[in-house]
Amino acid sequence: MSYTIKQLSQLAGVSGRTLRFYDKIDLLKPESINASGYRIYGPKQVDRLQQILFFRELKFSLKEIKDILSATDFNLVEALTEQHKKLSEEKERLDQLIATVEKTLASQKGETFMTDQEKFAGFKKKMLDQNEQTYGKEIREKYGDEAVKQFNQQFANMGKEDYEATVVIQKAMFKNLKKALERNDPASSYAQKAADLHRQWLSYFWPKGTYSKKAHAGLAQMYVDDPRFAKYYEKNVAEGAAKMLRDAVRIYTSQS
Amino acid sequence: MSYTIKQLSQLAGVSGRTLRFYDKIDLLKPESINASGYRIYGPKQVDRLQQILFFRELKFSLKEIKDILSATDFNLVEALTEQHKKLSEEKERLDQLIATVEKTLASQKGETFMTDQEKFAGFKKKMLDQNEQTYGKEIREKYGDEAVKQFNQQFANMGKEDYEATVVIQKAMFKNLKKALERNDPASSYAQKAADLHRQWLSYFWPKGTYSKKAHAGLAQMYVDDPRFAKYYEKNVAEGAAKMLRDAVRIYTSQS
DNA sequence: CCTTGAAATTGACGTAACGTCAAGGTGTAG
DNA sequence: CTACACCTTGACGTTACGTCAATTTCAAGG
Repeated sequence: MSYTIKQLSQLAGVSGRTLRFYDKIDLLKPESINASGYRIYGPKQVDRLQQILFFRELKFSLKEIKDILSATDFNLVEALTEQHKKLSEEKERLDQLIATVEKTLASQKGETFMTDQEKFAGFKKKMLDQNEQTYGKEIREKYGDEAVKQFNQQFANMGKEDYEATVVIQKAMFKNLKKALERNDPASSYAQKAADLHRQWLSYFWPKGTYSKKAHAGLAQMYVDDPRFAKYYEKNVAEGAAKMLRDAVRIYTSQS
Repeated sequence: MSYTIKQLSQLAGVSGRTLRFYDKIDLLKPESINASGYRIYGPKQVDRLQQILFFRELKFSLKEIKDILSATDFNLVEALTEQHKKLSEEKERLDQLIATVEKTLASQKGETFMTDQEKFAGFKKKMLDQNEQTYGKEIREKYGDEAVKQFNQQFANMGKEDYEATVVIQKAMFKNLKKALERNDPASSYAQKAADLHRQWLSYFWPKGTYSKKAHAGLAQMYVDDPRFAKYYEKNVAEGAAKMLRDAVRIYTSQS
């Protein structure tokens, strides 16, 4: 079987320009050139092209591919190992970048948020009311009025950075919760991770030392009972998110 | 404070060429140009450059950066969100590539391995002897001679692809084991993952249905007792690897 | 046989973000 | 006055092709 440039290009899913370019840089020469100057490719070229495309996928440069395919004693394993290292480093860097973007996003959102005094004040008030209403009594019983006062000040005094941290943590929690929902398993590692992140998240709103498993489980239960919270979770994660979190937290708080 | 091109370039850690380029494309114009035609940069330019470099780090193109910095109403949050998506996709792709490289490496190593008939034969024999010696009796007792025969044939008949799979699995296991060793915790998720991978790995060598927690734990114990195995693990992971695996497997096999 | 449209050719410029000379002017310290 | 470091504006090189442009060839239909 022999192919014209277009036939081969369609066969391999590359452009004709690419094949001409590969010809020019001596990466893939046609088998022959007919009387009219047309490039004619044979099965050997098809194979070689496949290999070229494979290595190209792995982000080898065309020059490197040429070396790999030409030198008969080229150590493929070594080249692959090196490429693996490169790719891993690139991945590391990407992970870093993504983290930075996320931080910047959280920061930006936080800034917008903190700048907008009215909204922020409103949000804070809502949170405080909610907390007071739901946990005021229990905390008051357990730790006295002083703790409640401290508790209420906790969020009011939360700085921008802390707020940003809560955004990041909550986001991570949502992610895990989503995966847990897909598996529909509150005992799964995702669900348990979500429960743990939820505990961390809470630590920003609850004064130090006030965390208890009972309170944690109670709060999760409230997420299910209170339609405002349930709705918030449904919107940010998926249907049944509040229930999943509650179940996950139940398991989480019942352990060790 | 005003700076010449070199001063600014050193301050910001970029080349002079870069600053001239940014001038040319109207990304960063100097504050003024002195009588001799020198570019003079002021504090505003320093700030702007910082911002440019920040976004450049996040892999925005210079054109995009220009838009971000010029349009006053540019929605930064949106841009960041989009960038986050892009980066995540790139990461996904990279993960894929890395997996492919790893597979290719395993395959390549496997090929080298399978091609080298002598070594392969030697390895098989060693494995078979080892297995026969260590588990022959137990398996024979439990499943009879037929199982032993099957067991011995299992590895002998293992194809190239299966072999490659074992390489990949073992590598993943080593990785987790290493992390577990760093944390020195056989109950950690890394250690447990390693134990699970070890079970998977075993499935390639043990005939179907012969897996038992007891046998698994026993094998792990042998890794510690038999200096050849212990050494193998030390070489491929780190000191104490065999013991860590044994402890991890103990916990793994004692659960549920 | 002629026409026509698809497919082939080479050539040349464009892309992104600079690196790297080259040729020549400027500033300043000794 | 003379080095010598620093400044300027070109202009070409890099990577892996995309995208015209001008021209020639092939295969099918009228």
